[in-house]
Amino acid sequence: MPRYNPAEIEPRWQRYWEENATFAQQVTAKPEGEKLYALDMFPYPSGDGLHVGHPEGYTATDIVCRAARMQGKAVVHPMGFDAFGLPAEEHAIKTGEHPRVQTEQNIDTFRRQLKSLGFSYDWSREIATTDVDYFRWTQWIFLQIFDTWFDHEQQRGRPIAELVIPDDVKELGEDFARQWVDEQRLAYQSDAPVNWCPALGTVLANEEVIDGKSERGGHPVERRALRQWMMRITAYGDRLENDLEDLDWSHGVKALQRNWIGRSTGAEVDFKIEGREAREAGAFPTKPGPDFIRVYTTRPDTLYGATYMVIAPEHSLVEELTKPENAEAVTAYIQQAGMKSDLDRTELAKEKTGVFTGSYALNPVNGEKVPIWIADYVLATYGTGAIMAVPAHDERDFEFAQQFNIPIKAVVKPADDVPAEEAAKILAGEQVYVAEGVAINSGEFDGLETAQFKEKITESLAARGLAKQAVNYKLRDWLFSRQRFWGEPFPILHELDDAGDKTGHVISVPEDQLPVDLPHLEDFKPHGRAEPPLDKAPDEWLYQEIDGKRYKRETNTMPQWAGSCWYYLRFLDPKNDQAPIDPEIEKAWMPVDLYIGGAEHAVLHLLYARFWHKVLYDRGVVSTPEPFQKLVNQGMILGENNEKMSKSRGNVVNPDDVVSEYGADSLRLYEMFMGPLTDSKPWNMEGVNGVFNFLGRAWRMIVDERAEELQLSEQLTDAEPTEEQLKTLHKTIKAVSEDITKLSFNTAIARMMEFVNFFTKEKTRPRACIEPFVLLLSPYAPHLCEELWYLLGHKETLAYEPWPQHDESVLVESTVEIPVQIGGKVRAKIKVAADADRETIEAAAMAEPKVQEFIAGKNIVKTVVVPGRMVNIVIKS
RNA sequence: GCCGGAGUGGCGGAAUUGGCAGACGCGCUGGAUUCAAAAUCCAGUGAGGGCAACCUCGUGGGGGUUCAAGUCCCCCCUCCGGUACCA
Repeated sequence: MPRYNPAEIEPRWQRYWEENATFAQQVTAKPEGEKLYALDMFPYPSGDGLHVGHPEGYTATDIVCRAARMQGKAVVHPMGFDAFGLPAEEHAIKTGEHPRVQTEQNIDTFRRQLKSLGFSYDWSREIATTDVDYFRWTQWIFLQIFDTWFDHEQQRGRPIAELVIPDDVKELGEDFARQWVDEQRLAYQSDAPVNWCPALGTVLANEEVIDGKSERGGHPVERRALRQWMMRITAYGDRLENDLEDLDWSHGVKALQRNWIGRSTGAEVDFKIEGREAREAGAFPTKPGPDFIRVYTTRPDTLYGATYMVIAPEHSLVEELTKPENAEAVTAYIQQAGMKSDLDRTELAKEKTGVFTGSYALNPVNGEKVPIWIADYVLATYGTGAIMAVPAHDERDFEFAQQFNIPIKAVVKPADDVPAEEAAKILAGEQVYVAEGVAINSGEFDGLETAQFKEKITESLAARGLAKQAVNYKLRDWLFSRQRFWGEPFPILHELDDAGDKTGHVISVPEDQLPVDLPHLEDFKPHGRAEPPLDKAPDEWLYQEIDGKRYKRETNTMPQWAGSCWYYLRFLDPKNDQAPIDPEIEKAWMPVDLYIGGAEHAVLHLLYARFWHKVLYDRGVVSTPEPFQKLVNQGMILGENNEKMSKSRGNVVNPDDVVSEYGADSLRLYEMFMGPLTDSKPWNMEGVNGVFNFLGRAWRMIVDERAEELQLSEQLTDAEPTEEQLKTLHKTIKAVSEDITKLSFNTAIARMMEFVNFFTKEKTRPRACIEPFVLLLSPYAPHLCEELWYLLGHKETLAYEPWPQHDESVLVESTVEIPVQIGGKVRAKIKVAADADRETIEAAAMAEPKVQEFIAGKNIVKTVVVPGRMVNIVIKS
């Protein structure tokens, strides 16, 4: 009984594809035919194995790729592994086994699972970010970034060699100049706080800290400043934002990125501290100097309403501005603020807190004295770390002013559509008004619109050297180092003095000495010092002597993001040992034409990868300004109960189980049939059974299931198709082909089900209809279709058979049935020639007895006829 | 709070971008086949009313535009995702 048996068919075809290297793609500088680079976000190979969420996006790209090959395109469709990560390191700490061991086991599992689903990956391109041959080039790219500074005038990154050191810097000596240069690099060092856990003797990642305690063991965690590597992604803020425009990405993801970059325009304004030296008119200085506090504001038009100032607790002027009589309160406040985590400072802070310094500043527009406060609602890391507070027109300032009884002065007249009662409250300083409007109480500027006022006031202050236009970003520089073992080592050496201490000079490891591999460690247990684990490395690894100078290797490692920032390039040329990618190949194959993955990477991964890409673009390594032309985020697959799948909920579906029960084709087909790719949707095992039945029906449409031996159904003939059969075929070809370009796989499958429903009922099934159908279905259910194709007498894989073309002329209907509405309700249907004109259709409608019945005794107001569509008779009773 | 996405039968979802709401699948009901079951095949299946032909209502709620609204406009509600004192 030759039933549809995926367990037998699928492994056989998987072997065939592997043995014949069916999907290996020659990637050369001159692709044959149009190129298609379709990329999946490569997975982190966790110990849990593949999740049913993975194959959703993977099947989508696979369908696109399989169809594209049949359409004659040159297709690159690779897969690899983002394999550095915390779990493997934790396992290593526990067991003493090298994290590489477990990582490779996990990769083996993932690879096996992926292969069992029949994806048409070119496995000869497989890479893992943990491969030494791979991270050699991750290190190389780091060195490019390290060797780049950002020229703000030209808005691009340039080699350090082209950086001109200003004379005033040069005068300060070689050491200082060198330090200055280092400060300009896109990869630079800085002190940044980390989560140090003394009990565990290690630094923890943010996600390992819960409520100020370590996730493991619940030990206290302190924030401690540590020397770190940073990447100057903020320099590329404008380009990262502007270049989104031309990308074929969803509106939502673009908005997410814009929001994350958070560009705002406004002004920097200097407020003189009371009793200090005034400034002579001139250019706005780069630094405010000791006599001024610099603030950033997006609303310089509200300057007349600034009734106090706030500096962040970490602001450099805190000590200086604090009067002796306020010192005690200030010290207490700062200590308290320092103990709060970032979270406490935001989420919990319903009530505003702050403390007066005792000092005043002078409002530059009117010379009024404004008190200077310290409050933690002002962030040290944004803008200048200080603000002018305008309580009448800013919600936070309003809350604070109410709390501390600070005057609230309205300087923007509420718009006309604000109710009079509210407007009165606003003018009286009893309610906050943040919208734009017309200036009041602003001296000579009264009556100006917000936008105009902003410009005027900035100009006016700029003329006195007290302000300039300024741009700010929410985006922060990227904290690029991790205190971990299982990551890429930095190709950086620190110069040591005679005493063995770091001099502060760093040099890059010469290119020909890459890669810097990870050292051998006896075990992976924390060493208890607040230094990275690599500090445990043997001296041979740790120390180097070059030209008589001793150096110590950088012992931080790179974050997991690093490897995924450029893997899409390496896939095109994975074995190249001269360069990360051959420039000719890069030119021919980039950008990625279709990139599919989870929405969880909509911000960070995509922003980081775009940033690296832009640096590589500036440095001439790549030829396109953007890496991913089209991006699609698949929706989440939920459990049967409509909740997120998770171990704790016990609703996780394992793809292996689905494959063994129904086969890979059914899993693929089901995931595509569930609903639109981008939607979240719940899993339903009955649904898998449904598509499995469909595949069985397709099988029986072609194969005689009742015969003893495997043979084609007797209903399958070489007869000429009937007109109706041809129509069904071409309708299906058209719909399925169009749906693939729209990534609307669920509807394509529905059309193919209709095809099978139709032909199952046909007594004869012409080969001329059935064979194209097998090709149409093959991207979705490749194993079944290869088998059917073979049974139909073809000896070669169908992977490169020409894609069926539909014939529009077959689809033209001679007559159409259209509805006749009376008063907007369908009352009858008429058959008319497809190309009938209005008059003919109207006459036909009027002649219909049903219509007559309905319009009897009524006035016809008008008749709307849409040829080929419908008739609507509007009546009045 | 803000930003993004979504609300259509018992369920997952279709609907040519303003033109017959509910394609396709699941589930359910009935029938054929069978000693029986599984599998398979056929038919029905938005709700309410009617013996029927048919009628009325119906796309989260309320208003509006239109000959015609799931689709466009205004207001509101709910759910999901992201984000959170960014001056």
